[in-house]
Order: sequence, then structure tokens, then C-alpha cells
Amino acid sequence: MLPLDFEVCRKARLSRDPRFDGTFFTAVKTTGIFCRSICPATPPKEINVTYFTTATEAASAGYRPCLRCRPDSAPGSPAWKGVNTTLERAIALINDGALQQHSLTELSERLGVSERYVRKLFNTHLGTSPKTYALYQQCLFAKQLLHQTQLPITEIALASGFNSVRRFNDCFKKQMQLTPSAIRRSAKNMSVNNGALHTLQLQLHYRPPYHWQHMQRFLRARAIPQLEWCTDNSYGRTFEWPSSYDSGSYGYFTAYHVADKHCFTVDISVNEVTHLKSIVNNIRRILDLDADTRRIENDLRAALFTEEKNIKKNTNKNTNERNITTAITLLEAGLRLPGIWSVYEAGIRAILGQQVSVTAAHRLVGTLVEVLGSGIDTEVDPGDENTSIKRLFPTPASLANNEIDFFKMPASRKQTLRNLSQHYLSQEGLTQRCVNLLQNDQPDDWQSLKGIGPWTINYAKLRGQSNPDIFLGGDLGIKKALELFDKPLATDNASPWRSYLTMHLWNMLY
DNA sequence: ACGACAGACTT
DNA sequence: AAGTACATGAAG
Repeated sequence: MLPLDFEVCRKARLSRDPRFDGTFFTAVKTTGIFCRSICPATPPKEINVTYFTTATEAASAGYRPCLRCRPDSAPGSPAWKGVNTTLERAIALINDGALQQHSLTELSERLGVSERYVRKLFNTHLGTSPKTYALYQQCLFAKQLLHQTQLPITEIALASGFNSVRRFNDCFKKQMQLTPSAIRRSAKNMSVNNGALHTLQLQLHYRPPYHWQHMQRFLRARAIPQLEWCTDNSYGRTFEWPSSYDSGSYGYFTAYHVADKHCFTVDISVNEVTHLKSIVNNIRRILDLDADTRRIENDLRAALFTEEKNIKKNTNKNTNERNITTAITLLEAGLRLPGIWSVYEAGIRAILGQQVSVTAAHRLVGTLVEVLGSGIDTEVDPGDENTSIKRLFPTPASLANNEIDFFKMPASRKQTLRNLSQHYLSQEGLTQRCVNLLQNDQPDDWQSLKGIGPWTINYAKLRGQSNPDIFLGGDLGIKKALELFDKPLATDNASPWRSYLTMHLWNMLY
């Protein structure tokens, strides 16, 4: 690291030059706070300023990290991105329907900022109000449904988050310059409404490359009979939304990979369409369609590159092929994070995976689903090739006070299953209020529950929330994979993509 | 903090 | 002739 040039630093911070972001930190004597070079705050006087190369140094010198530019967190992490993150979180919540039944005030409370500020963010970055943006998104989704399905327009209005058709028609015309039916007329499609369940087909696109083979292998190895089904080109499963409260919707989907079109064709069957948008969002999450894998792999390559150079020097001397693995060959293009439908399910599956092999865990989950999962009636669905029984994942209520005498397992671990389930039951009030599973289901809240350790929590975060920055260092498979390297990998450098590193490492074991 | 106003929403 | 599906104005 080069010694800091005060003059360069001064110019960089005064111009808030993003190219210097992360290369040095500005500490201010008068306030006791240190900032990144790009901090939007009014620049302090040069007399009061001390420069540091790293955030840690500044912190140990007694300064506290600035709350606006967040110099304490790693580059690229959610907090590091600061302002952008608040906006991104807001956008994510709105895309999930946060403004359909709740007010902007409630949304801003969830984000931990003032309503005024959210408005301002939207105005400067997107040029519209949060509500207008939300409506636009709703209309976009409606447009997709009009194009690709045959649902009645009333149902589409409902599915897109409108509570009256009148309002939907009006808003749609304003946003899209066309009436809903005008779009419908130009559509050809194959969807049916067979009475008990709505069935529709959607195309869900992703950004290539997509390493389907890896995703397929991973999901197939863990697929639970009656809950999930997996073929060479498809994955499907049952679902519930929101899981286990009244007025929830349920159904199942099958996603077929269409490589040459960079998309999945997804057949969805659902009892009512009210939460369709959230369901589609969750399918996108499970298949990890929104990941920018090029960016992720570039970042990982950069983070692990130093390591790679060190290894390469020894390559010639080493005759064992498995031992000359380099960080570069570790990365396979388009690798994604296979998700689990809900955080709760991920937690239960993680507990059942404690201390046993993947196959043993698989059998336990299978039994659990078979005994406690309620079945979905698929008789009315003659066109469906999957005519076998389908079951939902057991609800917290069905497990909370269950003796679980249908399989052999240490009593303490059975108690852990009950602990987690009871935790969910006691939270019902909270989850009722905020429908979104992703945002309010925090595995960190499980810490006080007996029998739940860091591995379980991290596993649930990785697979249930698709948190991109979880490194499962304690996992047996990961340990095995790490042994294939001559020198230890600098896994911390992989932030904020440590989950992807974890997946890449697991993938090596095949 | 407050009121006027625009726009969101339902019937 | 009655019923269905969608669009739209008026009022609050």
C-alpha cells in the first residue's frame, strides 16, 4: 500500500471522486467521525482532517464510522452502497407489493427512514413518486399477464394489486396508452382456468449465462417426493403464500429451462391470484434469475486472484491433479444459488441436516412431508402430466406440539424442530401485519432457540433468503473442497458474494 | 405544524 | 331476452 498523499486525498474528497472510494478514509477531529472519499456530507476543513488507509485504523484511532457513507462495511456490501441500498430495498419491497395495501408511511418505517426521504430518493433517481412507480410496476405485471395468459381481466386486476377493476382500467390506460382489452386482442396463448385452480404459463427471463446443469443437479439431489419434482430440464414444487396464515394462497409450479431463449417457461397452478406477483417473485428468487453472474464472477476472480498467483508457482512440482486447483478454475460461469421456498422450510431442513449425511437428511424431510404435509387436490387437472400426489411443506402449527414419533432422531433435535415452529407461531401477529416473508423472517432471531447454531442460521439465510454473502465455513463439504487448494483461500475477500463462493466450492466436489 | 391541494381509491 | 365482459363518467 502506497503512503497517502495528503494533497491527492484533499482533492479527491473535495470532489467526492468515486475512483478513490475505499482507498483512503477521512477522519475529522472535531466530530470524531470518519468518512469515505465520496461522502455526501459537507466537506470538513482541512485543518481538522486526518487520513487513514483503512477503516480499521481510523476506528482504532477512536473515530466512529459516518452514518451516511458507511465506511465501516466492506466494499459492495449492502451497507457500503449506502443510499443506493435504501432505494434498492424500497424498490424491492414495492415490487413485492408493499404499497398495495400499506401506506408509504409504513414502508418508510420498515426502511428506517423518513417518508419525506423516500419520496426524495424516488424523485431524484427515478423521476416519479413511490406510488406512481408502484402503479407502473403493477401495470407492467398486468401487461405480462394480458399477453401470456387468458385470465379474465378482473382476475388480472386483482393479481396486479388493484382492488377495483374501475381503478385498474383507468390506471392502465394512463400508464400504457392502451386499454387492457386492446392488449388482450393481440395475444395468443394457452392458459386455462379449470375451476379449482387457476393455471397459467409465464416466461421468466434471466441474464445469461445460466449454469442449469449445476442448478438441476443440486435441486435433484435434494428433491423431496410429493413436495418437489425434478427432471433433466425442469424443476417444480408446491408452495403456500403467505405460508400458514389465513387467507393464504397455495399451489404448485413447474419451471422448464429454455436455454436458447434465456428463460424458463413456468406453469403455475394457484387457487387464487391475489398474491401472484409475490409468488412469481419468489420463483425468480428460488431459481436465482436476477443474479448478475458475470459481475459476481469478476468480483470473485479479483478477490481470489492473489491467492491464485501463489498457487500457480508450485504447479509444476505437483503431480497430483486434484491438488493443483486454482482459484480461477474454481469458477464456473453462470452458477446460481438454488433457493428454498421459505425461510421456515429452510430452517427445518437445516435442522434435519444437522450431524447426518445428505441422504439421511433427505429421508427425514421426506417422511416429515409425507406425514404432516397437507395434500393438494390435483384431480381436476387432467392436462397435468404430474398426476401424482402433491403435498405442501408442513406448517409451523402442525409441528409446534408434535411428538414426532414417526422417525428416529435424538429427542433434543426433535425439540429443536418444535422450538423453531413455536417461534413462528408466536410471531403470527407480526407476520400478519407485514406479509412479506423475505423481509420479516430473520434467522438471526432464532439465536436464542435451543439447538440452533450458526450453521443452521447461515444455511437458512443462504437457501431461504438467498442472502448472497454467507460463507458456510463450518460445512463438511466446504471443508473438503478447501483442502483441494495448496494454500488457504482468502474467503473473507469474497464479500459480498460469499454465498456464491460457497456454491462454487460445493460444485467442485462433483 | 398546518392547511390547501392533487391524486388515489371505491362504489 | 338475459347474461357476460369490459370501459367510463360521476360522486365522495
